[in-house]
Amino acid sequence: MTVNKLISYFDNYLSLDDKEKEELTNRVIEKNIKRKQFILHEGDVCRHYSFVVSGCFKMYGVDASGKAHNIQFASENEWISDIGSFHSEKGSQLFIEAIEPSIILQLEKSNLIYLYTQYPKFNRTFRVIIEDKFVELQNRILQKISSTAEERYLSFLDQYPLLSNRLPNTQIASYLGITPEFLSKIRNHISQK
Amino acid sequence: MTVNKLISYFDNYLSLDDKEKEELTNRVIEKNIKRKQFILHEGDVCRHYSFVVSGCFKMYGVDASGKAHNIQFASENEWISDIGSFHSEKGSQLFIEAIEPSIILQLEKSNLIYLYTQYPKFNRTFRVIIEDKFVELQNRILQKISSTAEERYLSFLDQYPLLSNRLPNTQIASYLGITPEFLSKIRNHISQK
DNA sequence: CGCGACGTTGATTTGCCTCAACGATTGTGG
DNA sequence: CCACAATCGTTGAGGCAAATCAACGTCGCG
Repeated sequence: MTVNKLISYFDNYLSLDDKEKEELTNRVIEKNIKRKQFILHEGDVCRHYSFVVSGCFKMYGVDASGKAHNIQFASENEWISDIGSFHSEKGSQLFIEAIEPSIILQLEKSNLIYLYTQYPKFNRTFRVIIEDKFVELQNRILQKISSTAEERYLSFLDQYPLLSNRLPNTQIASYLGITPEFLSKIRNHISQK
Repeated sequence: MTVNKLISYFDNYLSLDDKEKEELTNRVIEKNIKRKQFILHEGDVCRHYSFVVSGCFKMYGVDASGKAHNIQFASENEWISDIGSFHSEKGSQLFIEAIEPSIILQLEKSNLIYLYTQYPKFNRTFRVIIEDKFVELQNRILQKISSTAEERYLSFLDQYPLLSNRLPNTQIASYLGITPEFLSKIRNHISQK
């Protein structure tokens, strides 16, 4: 049962009791997602929190000139969602696309709200999860403001060694906010040491 | 009573009942902060959530070459804290400094946890508050990755018209991740239209 | 097999920074 | 409340980090 992976994920925060496990299990939907398949498309409302059981996703926006900019990746044991669209129920400006064949567990808004109101533990746990994500984003902003591209690349390798092995460099470049050509030059420069 | 400003702030989320108001009131401490005074200094652990009743603060990091980089501002009816340091209880890498003479209400960690565990409403409300902040940060990352400095400046003026009136341009430049000189050139360029 | 995504290199351009200088504004201590 | 100091905003010359554009070989996939 893939839902066990989600249940043991919660053990990192506050472990669930049997009743909570059952409620959670009944409220998520398992989906198989092919490579290059979208689970969120620009203009659509984001209606789910998606928990990645296996595989990998990217979330990105497309600018006026048609270029894609990766905002975040999500692989095993991570949630992905456009939280802004999810809450406002307005059309998203983002895409979420599978980079690899993936299995996810989706939680719909009405079910999430049910869990929030019936079981305070979910409320607390999701608060902590998003606080951690917030801190991560804040560090990224600080880095983007104050470091060079080479420093940011090295720090990405350091922080996400598993991701950097399985992602093509084009995707990493987009996440760092640089062109693939320039990343190639950075890599060349680094290897000369 | 300045705490009324905090209580009516909560009305934007979930209104507090009398018991909750009383508990909150008993657990915040009011402080007067002078211009240029720090409420968090690099190396110290961030021990409070601070709610700004009046005045304005900046939170910033200092890079290897000694330059400051503003991560966020907080004025009336906003919380400011280094959430990472607050939770990990490790020394912060950031400063929080008053830009104007200010009045704040501080909530200590033990008191916040008390409110979280005794009153689910605080849990839910702070979850929503941080979700909103998360969305804001995410948009900022996307902008920083995909827009020019001029676009980001115009968008800042649009999004925070009140802040942009009361802040010196040097502070805005630091927030946007550019030099004051270059911001001046951008402003000159904009006014020629 | 053929096509599209990927990684690399080189030449050129550009957005933004650095350093320096100056007047205007603001804050503060006496 | 004034006078001085500090911060602020602006302009210009020159430099650097990173983008753009173009070309080419490789690899994996249908």
